[in-house]
Amino acid sequence: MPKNRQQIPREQRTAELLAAATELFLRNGYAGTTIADISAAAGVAPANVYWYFPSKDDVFAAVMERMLSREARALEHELQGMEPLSMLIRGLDDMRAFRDLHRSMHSRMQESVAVREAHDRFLDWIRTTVYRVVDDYPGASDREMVADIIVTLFEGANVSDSPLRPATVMIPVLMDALMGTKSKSV
Amino acid sequence: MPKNRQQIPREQRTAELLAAATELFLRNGYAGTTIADISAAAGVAPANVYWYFPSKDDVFAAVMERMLSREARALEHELQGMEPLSMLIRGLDDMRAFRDLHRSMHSRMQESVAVREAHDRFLDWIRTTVYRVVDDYPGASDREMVADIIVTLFEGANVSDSPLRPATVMIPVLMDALMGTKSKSV
DNA sequence: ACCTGAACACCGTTCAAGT
DNA sequence: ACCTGAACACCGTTCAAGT
Repeated sequence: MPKNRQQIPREQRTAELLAAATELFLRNGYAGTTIADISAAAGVAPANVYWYFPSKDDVFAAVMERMLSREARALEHELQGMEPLSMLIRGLDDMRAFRDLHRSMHSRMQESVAVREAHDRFLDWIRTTVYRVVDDYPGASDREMVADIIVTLFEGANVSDSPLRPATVMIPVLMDALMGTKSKSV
Repeated sequence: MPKNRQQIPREQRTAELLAAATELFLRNGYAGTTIADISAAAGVAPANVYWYFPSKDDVFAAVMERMLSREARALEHELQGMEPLSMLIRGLDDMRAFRDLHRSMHSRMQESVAVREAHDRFLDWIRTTVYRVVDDYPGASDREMVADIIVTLFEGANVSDSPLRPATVMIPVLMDALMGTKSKSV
């Protein structure tokens, strides 16, 4: 007969599951991580995961949201008072660490609203940061257009792993070209 | 006892399978299409698909390659003598019809070389077409950089379905900004 | 060489039954 | 409320056996 009734508060168990899931997703990718893997790493039976999350996609979405908020918080603390462009570049650069999971979000967000919401949260963060950058330039023109372009470029750079320049290289070039200031060194 | 030995040449059966797979992938997506679906649509048993293709990913890759070459051929015929930018825009616009499958390529190309090759073929087509566009501008500067940016932007625009402008809107803006000619109407 | 039915492997998810 | 083992559902893939 199984050991049951482990007196662990709900939030702690959730946190354990998320921590285990984060590590596994990062190491083995979305498809390479099973619910059984996650539950085993957290010391529970597979079925028990469904007591805390409705589905694998929801675990995944929660993991991604957690990652983003941590990254955003870290950046705010670390780069206080730095110019917006540096912060943007730094954020995008850090996010390259989970490009693989970024790709998986795209394939899952069709079917899971949770994943879609997590993904949108990523784009919102980037868009907001881009706005700050744009407002920093003197001749700021079409804010929305520039933001769309940068966000889209980031998506493309992260998703494709053909021999293309990383977004962090292309974005400063683009900024200068679009905003018509600074170096103009295309 | 099953009907066997259907005297159909290998190429015809392959073509039937590909035609069936194309339609199903377009309608139901990669994950929504099973080998059983494809084989049924072609009138054979599921296992028989593996006589012609090593795996589902290889069927998928073949479908995508077929689509691209048809599209490219159609464009060459249809837009003969047109300016390169129109052709690029038109090609990218047509490709939006299978954005969903484009996304699936990204998630599968990690594990399947065939899918990766098919995907690279797409990017090659775009890159080549972008080169033509760049060479069309008088003050052509960094050809490679511009191509990278456009290709990446296309990837991003196709892959994300958040409320972003389509690549076909952003690209002309970018071209003008990067090449420093024409309207400059950012 | 081409085709089949049956079985295997894997995994997300459900559920009745425990504490 | 929380946890479990067992079973279900689905699907890509394999394989021995047909023609």
